[in-house]
Amino acid sequence: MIENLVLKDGIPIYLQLIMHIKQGIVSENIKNNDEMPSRRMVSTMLGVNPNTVQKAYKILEDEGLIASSVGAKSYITIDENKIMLLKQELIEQNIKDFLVVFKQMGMDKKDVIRLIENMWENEEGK
Amino acid sequence: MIENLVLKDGIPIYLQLIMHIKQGIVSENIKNNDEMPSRRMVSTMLGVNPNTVQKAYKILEDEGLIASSVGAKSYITIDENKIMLLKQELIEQNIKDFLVVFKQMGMDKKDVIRLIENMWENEEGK
Amino acid sequence: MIENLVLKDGIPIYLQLIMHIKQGIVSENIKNNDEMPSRRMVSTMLGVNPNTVQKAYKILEDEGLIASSVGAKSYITIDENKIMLLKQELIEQNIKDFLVVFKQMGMDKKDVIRLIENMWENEEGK
Amino acid sequence: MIENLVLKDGIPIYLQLIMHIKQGIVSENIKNNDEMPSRRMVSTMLGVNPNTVQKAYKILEDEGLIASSVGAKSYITIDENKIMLLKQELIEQNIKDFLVVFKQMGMDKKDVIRLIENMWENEEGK
DNA sequence: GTGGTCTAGACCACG
DNA sequence: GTGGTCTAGACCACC
Repeated sequence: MIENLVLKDGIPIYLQLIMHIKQGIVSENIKNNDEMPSRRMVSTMLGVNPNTVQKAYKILEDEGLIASSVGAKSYITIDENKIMLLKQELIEQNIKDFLVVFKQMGMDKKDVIRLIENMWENEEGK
Repeated sequence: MIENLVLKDGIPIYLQLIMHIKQGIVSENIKNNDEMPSRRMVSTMLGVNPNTVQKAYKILEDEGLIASSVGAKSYITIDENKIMLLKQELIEQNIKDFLVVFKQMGMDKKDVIRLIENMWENEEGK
Repeated sequence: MIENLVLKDGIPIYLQLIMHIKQGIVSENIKNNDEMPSRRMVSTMLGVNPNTVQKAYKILEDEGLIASSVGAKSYITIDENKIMLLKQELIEQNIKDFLVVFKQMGMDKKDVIRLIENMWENEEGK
Repeated sequence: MIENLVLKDGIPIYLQLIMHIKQGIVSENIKNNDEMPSRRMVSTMLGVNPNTVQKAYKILEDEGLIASSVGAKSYITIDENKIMLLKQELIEQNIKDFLVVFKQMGMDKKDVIRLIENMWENEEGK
């Protein structure tokens, strides 16, 4: 789940981590009571400081999406209803952002859809 | 041109400004030798500090997209060839970024296209 | 009097102008009721904006060192007592600054005096 | 080393800091591989913003006089040869600047030397 | 704790 | 009015 994350410059790392995990949650690849990867594992996989991972986990915890107890693993503790709401919210926001960008670039609906068709396939092999 | 920009949290303002202006340039709504709005005007329109706008303009100037001289206005300085290159670059990067997000959320191509079809119309009236 | 001024970077021009004029006043090369060079002349001689010269003159005026009336020349209007005070103040401050710098560089009195002896002669020809 | 610095008005703080540190380096009170005080420490000692100190340190780093790495201390990185060159440069520039001022104030060599003799002793007790 | 960056506000020099 | 710079305060990532 974390292995797909490619960090971008300019956006705080802990925010990218939070967004990525939320996106994973709504994908239903991660289910309630699933175990979260350990902070240490994430930090070495991404090559970032453990503090930074801790910060992201802490925020997710404060939002009630994960639960952890000292010395123990973290688990996803969200119910199905909350997941649906989160999913709706994330999808809507991302699609909206997407449209804003391409409209600002002066493209119409047909152009955009054709681009998606093309590039979706091209990325398929990866 | 700047009036369409709605700032988001989490991403540095100056980066959002740079992206927005570049997107406007490739839309061909902004042409070579067009006058740029002054730093102060943009800063009051967006409710940010003039310095933040200055930083964005400075980077665009370093990239050769605009030209400034003290006491005078700033101008767009980009020819058609560079615009095409920039457009290609922006489209590719944005499509790629969004596809990563949508895939991470567990959506397939059909879902995304259907959502775009729907939301494109809904936003139309605005 | 203005012709000796060489502007340095990093210090506001109008401040350098003020200091230079004050130094000229205490040198007794400029006496009470002497005519000040016009703002325009100074601005062209130094290659700076007339506004900048105006700013310096305005401050000197506020301090009571020069007097000007619209459309007319400016004159030095300071009495001998004030000049003596100003002279004392400027000399003391400059010597102190000088000593601070060279002490911080770890030099002793003999070194400094020898340096002055040498460089004073070298500059003589200019 | 920083504790001797008394800030003056009119000259940018970061420039005063740079000059002061360079003067300390040539005095040989500061040696190669010496630890620099942290930005925060200097900023509280001088009562200025950490950012201003950061700017000075950044410039010194660009000039190759100090080396920094995030999360760790900063160190002086200058060899004896470079120190001698720097010393020569600083002395020459400072003497020249001060001589210009003293001459502009109408003082001759004897005046200046006598003043230095007097004031050097007076400051001695401090 | 460390160094580095982003945003904010005031000021400077110029047309 | 214009563009550019200096100082300030808060935040990020790292040790």
